[in-house]
Amino acid sequence: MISDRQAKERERRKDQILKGALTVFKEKGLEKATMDEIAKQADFGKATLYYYFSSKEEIFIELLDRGWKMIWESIEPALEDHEQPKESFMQALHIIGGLVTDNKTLFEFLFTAPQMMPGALMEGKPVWKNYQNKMYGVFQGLLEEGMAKGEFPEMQSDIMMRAIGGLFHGLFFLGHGKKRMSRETMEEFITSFIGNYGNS
Amino acid sequence: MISDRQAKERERRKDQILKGALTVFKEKGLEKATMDEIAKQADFGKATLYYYFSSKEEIFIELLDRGWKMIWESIEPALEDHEQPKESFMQALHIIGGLVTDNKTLFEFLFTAPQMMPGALMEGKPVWKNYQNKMYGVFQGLLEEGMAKGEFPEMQSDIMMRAIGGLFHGLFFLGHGKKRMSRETMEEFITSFIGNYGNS
DNA sequence: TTAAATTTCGACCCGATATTCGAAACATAA
DNA sequence: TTATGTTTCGAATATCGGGTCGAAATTTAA
Repeated sequence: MISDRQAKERERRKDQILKGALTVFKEKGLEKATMDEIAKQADFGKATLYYYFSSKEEIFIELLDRGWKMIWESIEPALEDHEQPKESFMQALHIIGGLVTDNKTLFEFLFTAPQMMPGALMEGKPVWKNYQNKMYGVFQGLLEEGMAKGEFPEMQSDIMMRAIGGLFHGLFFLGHGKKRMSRETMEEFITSFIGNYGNS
Repeated sequence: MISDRQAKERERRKDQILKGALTVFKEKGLEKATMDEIAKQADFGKATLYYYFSSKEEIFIELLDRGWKMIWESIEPALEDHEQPKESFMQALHIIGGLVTDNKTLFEFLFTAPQMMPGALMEGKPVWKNYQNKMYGVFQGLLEEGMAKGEFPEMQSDIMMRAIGGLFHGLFFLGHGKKRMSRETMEEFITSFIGNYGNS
């Protein structure tokens, strides 16, 4: 029998473990991260981690699931209005940019985690992948609708998606990270890029 | 006593091992790649790998060192002429784009390897990092000289570097890799981006 | 207070895999 | 041919680290 109070406490401990795991994963990657180190970081014994999670991979996956769910839920409202695709597009990017600057460690993890993942972890259509696909799908859809409405210049939407994804990633994560990227600067870059492509 | 003929033969075998290692590293990542598998791929016994290299990490590092050295030496000639920064810049990008399309596996490895590297491997200022830094430095220098000469619009060169790096990476490596990125398309994107930024 | 349920933990187990060893195969040169 | 150096390899070793266990600590509820 688990009381309401206990359930909340459990959640808090899971969070604590997840937070410790994030630190270690980000620093060492999935393979080099040891359960002992995660346990130390989270201030629990190793066996306790196994009381809350069934494996190292599960911790990793849960981190991704929660992260992408959070991203999706943050931008979803901005995506509902299909009347002004360009506006929705920019607004969503703006929101993500905000999340990223507030939460650099988490997002660096979310965006680079796929590279540390062996194929096995992708079995069973993981939750986070659904959110990611939904997000990319909507962005590309907005790009296409925007073109149809003349809000964007004509372009190959899939290639443009790659370009924008890379651009976004570069702005926020490349370089020595000394300087912070302001929302304004980001918006300026993307707008300029999208707005002017094809006009030259 | 090592004859000239023998030295060359040795090099050839190292290449053979490196080539096998690249295949495995690219598929499995640094940690999941096993020496047994690399040995099988390179068609040598496992112990032989240790005759030519002292550890798995050394193989990994050597791959990076040679790769970045190759990139640097390919673009260096194009970078010598400081009279036309924009021209040099575009030419260098063009060269790298060519290398990438001809050698996708290697470059995907070179550009994503940092993500699979535990911090320990970065000790001792590795050779490849020097080449990488030199390259980024020169690119940024060209951007700045180009601005001074009025060949580029005014911009923050470091941020622009990040943007172009990300854009480049996105164009070539993001997405499901179904479609190939042609040199023409890449050049069109970058030119358009650089050419139009700031004009809006 | 006390018994049951929940939570915590260090020590252990065990498979995977990097690295070493020593002997065999091969090449070279006298 | 034979002695010396070079290259190859499979078997043996050593280490590391994920996951388990059972006992102890703590909390809950009567």
